[in-house]
Amino acid sequence: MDSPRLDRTDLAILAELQREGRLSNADLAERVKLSPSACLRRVQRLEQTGVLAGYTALIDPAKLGLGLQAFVRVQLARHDADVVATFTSRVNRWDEVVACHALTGEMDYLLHVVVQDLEHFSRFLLDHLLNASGVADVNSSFVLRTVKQARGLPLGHLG
Amino acid sequence: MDSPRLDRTDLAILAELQREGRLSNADLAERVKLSPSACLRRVQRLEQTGVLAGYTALIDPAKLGLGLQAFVRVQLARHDADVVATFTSRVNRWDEVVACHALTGEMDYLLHVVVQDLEHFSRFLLDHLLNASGVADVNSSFVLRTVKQARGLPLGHLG
DNA sequence: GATGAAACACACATATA
DNA sequence: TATATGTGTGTTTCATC
Repeated sequence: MDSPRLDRTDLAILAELQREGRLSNADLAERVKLSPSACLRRVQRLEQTGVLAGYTALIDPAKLGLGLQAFVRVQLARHDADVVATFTSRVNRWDEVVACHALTGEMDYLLHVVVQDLEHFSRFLLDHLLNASGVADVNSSFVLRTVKQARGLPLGHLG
Repeated sequence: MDSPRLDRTDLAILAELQREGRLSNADLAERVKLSPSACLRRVQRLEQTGVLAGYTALIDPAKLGLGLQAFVRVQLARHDADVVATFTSRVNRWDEVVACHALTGEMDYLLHVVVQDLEHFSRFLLDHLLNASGVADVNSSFVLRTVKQARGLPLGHLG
């Protein structure tokens, strides 16, 4: 699981799989100019070393009725280990929270929340977040428009 | 491309493909208790209607040397159509910005930025963001720890 | 269910460093 | 020497009709 050096071919493989996660090994090999077996070996190595952490389907939230997204800034009252542990474990249990980061600056945590509508968000806020112990302050901003949603990471600056 | 009704089986298909994007149709069919052909028909319909927008590989940023993430709040000086259009088109060109949302509240835009290190971030800030016309204020918070990163959307509350 | 195409697991010779 | 590649073979599994 230690860090392997990645050459341009590895980066090309990652870029292609990031763009099209269900590419067949044969097509992938052709695009990165490798034989299928050599290509498969590299992909398996990337998977084993954890560089390739998995694959996922991209789903349109609006088409599912998940029409409201919000970013919620959370401050904790204290930062004892147990307060933090309790909060983060709850965050991990709340399905509506698709991402949560601890940040520098005045906001302690930034939560990315995906819900159906304002009523659903209100329930999440009142029943879960504001009800959680140790939460000192909460500040919500709703997503008006998603200007950009890249498919994965910027690989252009590497190699 | 109009909105199709989704039953529990469709949601189960989406959940499985979100969890494991390269599931074979045979395995997927077994997990959602369908015949392979019926399952394939549903998946193709979900793809055609845009509910399934694509597939992607999940890559570990740290293992690639992308060790620093930041959330950058941006305020524009004005909100003329052309100022906004210029800004959003630039955001879409900057590879380091993996996501950008227009938000309610005091911050106009929230940018999720992924870079190699502080020096790379500094270059992004000075050369690109602060250099962009119409940007009135910028406020950066760095990611100390990613507490949660869900694989996709919360599907449990639907159906 | 049938069939044509992949994936996958080997072996081995070659090339590159 | 050690590592990665290309080719080739065969078997298994899959997508698709």
